[in-house]
Amino acid sequence: MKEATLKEIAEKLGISITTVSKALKGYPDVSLKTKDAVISLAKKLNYSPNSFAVNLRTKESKTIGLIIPEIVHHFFSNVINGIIAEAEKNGYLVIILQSNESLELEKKQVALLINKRVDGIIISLSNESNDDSHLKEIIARKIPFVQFDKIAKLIHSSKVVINDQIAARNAVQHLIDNGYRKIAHIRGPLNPQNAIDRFIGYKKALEINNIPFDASLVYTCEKVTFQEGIDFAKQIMTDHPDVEGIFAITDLVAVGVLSYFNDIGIKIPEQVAVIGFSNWFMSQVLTPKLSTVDQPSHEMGVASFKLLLEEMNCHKKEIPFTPRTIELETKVIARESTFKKK
Amino acid sequence: MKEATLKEIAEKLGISITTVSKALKGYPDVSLKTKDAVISLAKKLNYSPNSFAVNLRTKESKTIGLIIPEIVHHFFSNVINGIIAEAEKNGYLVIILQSNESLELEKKQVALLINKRVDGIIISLSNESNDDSHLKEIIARKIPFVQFDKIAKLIHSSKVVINDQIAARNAVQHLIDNGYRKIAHIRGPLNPQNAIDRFIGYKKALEINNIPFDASLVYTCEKVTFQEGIDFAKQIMTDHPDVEGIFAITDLVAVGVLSYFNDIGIKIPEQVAVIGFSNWFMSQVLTPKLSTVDQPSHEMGVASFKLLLEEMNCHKKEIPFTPRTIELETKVIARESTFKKK
DNA sequence: CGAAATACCGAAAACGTTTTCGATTTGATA
DNA sequence: TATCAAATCGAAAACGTTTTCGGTATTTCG
Repeated sequence: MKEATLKEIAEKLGISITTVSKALKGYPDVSLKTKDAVISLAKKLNYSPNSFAVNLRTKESKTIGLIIPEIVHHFFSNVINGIIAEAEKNGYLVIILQSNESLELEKKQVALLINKRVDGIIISLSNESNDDSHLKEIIARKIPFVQFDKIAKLIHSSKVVINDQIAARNAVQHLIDNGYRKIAHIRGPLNPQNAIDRFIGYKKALEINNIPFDASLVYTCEKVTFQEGIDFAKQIMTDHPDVEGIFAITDLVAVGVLSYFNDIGIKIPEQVAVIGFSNWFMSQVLTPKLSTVDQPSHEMGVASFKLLLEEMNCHKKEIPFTPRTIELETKVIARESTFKKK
Repeated sequence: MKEATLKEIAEKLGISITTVSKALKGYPDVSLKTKDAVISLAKKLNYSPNSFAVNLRTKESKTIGLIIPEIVHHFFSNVINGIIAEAEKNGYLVIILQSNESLELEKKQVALLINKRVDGIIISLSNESNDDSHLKEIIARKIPFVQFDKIAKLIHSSKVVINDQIAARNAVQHLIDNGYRKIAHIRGPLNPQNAIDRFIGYKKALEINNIPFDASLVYTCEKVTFQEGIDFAKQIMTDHPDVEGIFAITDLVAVGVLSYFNDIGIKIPEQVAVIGFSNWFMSQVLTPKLSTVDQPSHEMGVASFKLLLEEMNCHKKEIPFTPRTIELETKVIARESTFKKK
């Protein structure tokens, strides 16, 4: 009761391994008679090609690697969803690794994937990542490679992103349009490009509306957690009791803010309006319902894999591929936490 | 600029492939001098063994497959987290597939993983799964195999579960202890073992407290969604305006209930108390904060991989392995949505 | 010094597939 | 009938590694 091989089938049928292989793969130079015999015996023996041998021979494994900072995250789990769905549709499997926002781990994992000889790599960088060497290694090895969301701008690879500057600007503009002018920003860490861009978007919105920028209204998350939302909300109310609105780098932090305000009885949005980012599922069931910026996470996953697939196909046929960047649309979702000021 | 191989190193050093291989793998029968030469050249050439060839030769890929019904799910993404963390720690990578609660997909994916010759498989069944043939196939092929959470009781494999009956009984007992006696249950679909067990637990709790069971108080989800929570909440209030408590199969559904009650102004828990299941992150930030049953999701992942690893090690050494079942502890998390009745 | 033990090395098979290229057979055509 | 094309098949190399087994060369010891 062991695995059937081409050799076994060949011997039982008294023909060569070559012919069996060709019959199963639909080569034209095998007679209908032997072809039928091979196919039926293969089915009977429950034959399936040994993928280890196929990998070795064809030098591809139909497997890609995916590195993300954090799986338990509404945004990322949605992206994963999009990637593995699209991958499976195209006959690829996905190995998932989690960097836990650690650059060191991220580097190890890139090395791991290179060693495993995956056909391609998709990555969203950790917050710590301010070093490109591991990404350059991927490029140097000519491994098809796509970055999404948290990217290294200077690495010449395909990318799938949103326009964080404009998205953030729109979020802040929404607050301003609804009558809130003294707006604090709880920003992300200093490294990630998207935290930087959202911060720039925040400043631009102020500028456009002739609101002077006040650096003391900007608070910087280290870990981007729920707890930081709570802590900064408290801090903000101490530093700026007259604050009118808060724009948080992501919904998780905004929820922390909401949670704190609810607990101590600060009315949202009457006293302070709050807007988040990413449109986590949770945001629509809170009290008050949280305004946010919708980020097409599933589509980002799908687009990322499609780009990677293009590059993998070129790579296989040895035709050159020029990396592309896809920018997906976002939109402000207005809910209760930013209702128009009376 | 292609990949270095043993052959290349051997030729450059004027020795045999065998010796190079042995030097790199620390065999005792190679002199220190040649060993050093090999190792330093290997490092210089950035050599790493071709895993395709290693897989073929050793018949293992250090890769396992994981099939779950739904990634975008607080419980499952936490389990994934536990599994890939533990796997990586032990030198294994994880291919993740999502069955989307479809039996058909689940079967295809099992076949896929078998074909890929993964070293082991971990699975949580889809709600549709009432057919065992694909699982029997795994067993028949002697592939190390662990089921968790949503399991097929009759399949003889290792399992990681909670005691759903007792956990559900405790949840309902908590409601009763706090003064709620007319309790509705929004249960899961008919197939999954854990939905069945939680329903049994619900009935047992009533029985213990001499509360007659009323089948009209039981509502059955098809898809176990937020929307179903909303719909059933509405239905329950129509059918049983005097209901005092609701026990929902999972937090997502409970949140739907909460959301509906909040919207139409039904006070929780004053008019109706609500308890969920699984302790999603979201449940602690709602208004009111949702009582629930904590399920150690991360630990389930870790335990699942550990069991699988044990079996994989036995499998490799061809020593027999007896499947085990690990039952993890749960506990009721009392929050605002079930405060003691006055 | 001779024999036995030890240290070091390499040939070769094996894993199972894919694919090239040539060989043989068959049938058709002139 | 001789020739040529088409149809059908198989030998063999190749992918890169691991491991067994035997062969030298060197050392050790009586």
